[in-house]
Amino acid sequence: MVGFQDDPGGGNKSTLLHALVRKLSALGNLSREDIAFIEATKAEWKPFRKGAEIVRVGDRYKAVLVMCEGWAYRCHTFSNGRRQILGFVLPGDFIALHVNFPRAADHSVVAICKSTVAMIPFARIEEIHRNHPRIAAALSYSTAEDHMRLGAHVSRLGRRDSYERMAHFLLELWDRLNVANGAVSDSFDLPLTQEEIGDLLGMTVVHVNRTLKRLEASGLIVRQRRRIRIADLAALKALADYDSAPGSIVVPNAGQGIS
Amino acid sequence: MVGFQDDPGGGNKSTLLHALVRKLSALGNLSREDIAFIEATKAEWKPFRKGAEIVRVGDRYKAVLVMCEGWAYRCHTFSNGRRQILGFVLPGDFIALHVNFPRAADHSVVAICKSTVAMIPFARIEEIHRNHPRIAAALSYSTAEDHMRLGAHVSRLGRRDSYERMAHFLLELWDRLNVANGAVSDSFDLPLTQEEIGDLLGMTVVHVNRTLKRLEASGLIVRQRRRIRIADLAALKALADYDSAPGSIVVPNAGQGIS
DNA sequence: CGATGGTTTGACTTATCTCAAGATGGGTGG
DNA sequence: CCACCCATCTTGAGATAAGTCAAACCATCG
Repeated sequence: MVGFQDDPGGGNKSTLLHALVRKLSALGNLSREDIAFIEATKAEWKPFRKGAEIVRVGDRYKAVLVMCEGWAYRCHTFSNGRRQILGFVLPGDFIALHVNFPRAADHSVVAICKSTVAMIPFARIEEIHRNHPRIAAALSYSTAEDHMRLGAHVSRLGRRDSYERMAHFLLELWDRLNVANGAVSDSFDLPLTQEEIGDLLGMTVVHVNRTLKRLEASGLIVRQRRRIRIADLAALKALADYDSAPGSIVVPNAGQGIS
Repeated sequence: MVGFQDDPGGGNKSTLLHALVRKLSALGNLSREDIAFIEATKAEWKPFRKGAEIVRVGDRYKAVLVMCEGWAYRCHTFSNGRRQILGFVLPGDFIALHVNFPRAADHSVVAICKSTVAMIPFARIEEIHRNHPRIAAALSYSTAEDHMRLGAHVSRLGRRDSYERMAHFLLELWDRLNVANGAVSDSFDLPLTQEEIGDLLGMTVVHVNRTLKRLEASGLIVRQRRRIRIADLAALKALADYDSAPGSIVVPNAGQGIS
């Protein structure tokens, strides 16, 4: 389980980029050298408390950010106070990956629990693009995956009812966590409040609750505090019309398939 | 008006990339040379009939695609037959922009009217990245904009009711068309059926119709056949909580501001 | 001028929200 | 170590936005 708990997470520097390495390895065939190069990255490691804004709307990015430990959510806030969560950032995910053009954040990124973020200088990424084509390709994959995930989210919100949405969301999260952990389990911890889930799926806390209970009553999932167990994978997938292939990316010899 | 009509659009090769040049110029300061380089691009120009699939789910991209004339929509189709439109592709937009990794489409792209698409060899884009840094930066901007637009769409679907959604969508389209046309007008043609708008905004044709009429009855817009006139910009923006800055991208000396 | 696809309208059903009140549970200070 | 407190979760009842079904209308085009 890649740490999302509120534990100290004071892992020594050398392990902080493991989640990133695991993810990139799943996206492309990295050589031993490539991996060493990533691990040798010099970065500023910044800790964030639960609820802290890692990125604020309008902030000008000054580095490439990688989530090392912890979870965060990306979020739009409306002038009427409502908010829409665009997605969650898990260990190994880029919070911001871009080079060669100035950019300011159009959404904030907020830590869900105690987290550690690596701030990697742009120059390092540029070096990857110049001299490490396999890593560069994996970065492109990663960006493309983020884009596709956002597209999947649009479909979730636009054309699925709350029941299907919830099922779809749980499946996506489960898939991502399996990749992050490098192993497949039938259950996972969900360190999110029902309000956060509601802000992601565009529904009320009340309705999130009822929907979750309905899924449980139907025997599709089992909940034990904030842990979810997938009780009937096939039924869940059928319900959500879920396609475990995040779709689309043709990975020649990637890590073990997801489910 | 950059042609979206069903007119022949048989523009000679040299003008087909104008929309792209205009858009990229708006995103970054291109030199005379840069522009000449883009215009000298050798591409295969492919015509599509209304309703034709420009990209089919699962297709392997073999080139970078640019919409030259016409409109298209990106779309997910569900196994139950429903569909979700992810967004529209306007003249000058990339249909697919990626290099250095194999990729298959996770959504289809369908021509809304007679269209012309440029298929640009990957090598040309790689050359841009090697030798034309300003163009490369503009391409990155463009990709980032697409991503932000998708995020805005998520917010539209998740936390706005149908009335706000429609207002927000019309404003976004209006902004984009103003950029594409290089001029600001208070009205624009909307070559979309209400069903397509519904599939974009996650609502029924019936409800699209009622919503549109409500906007009109309130004096926010005026409709004359498929032409929309923004009758009360301030009210529309307030209603939609619309931020005309697609946000976020810091463009040093870009073309004239949008609105 | 009749087909055809798109738009408009009405009447009824349903999913989801709102408001409001309890229940739970884990964390903190005494 | 206990008791209290706050955030979170649960549940109920009534209100409303949006969906469904069905029919009429309208415009465009062969």
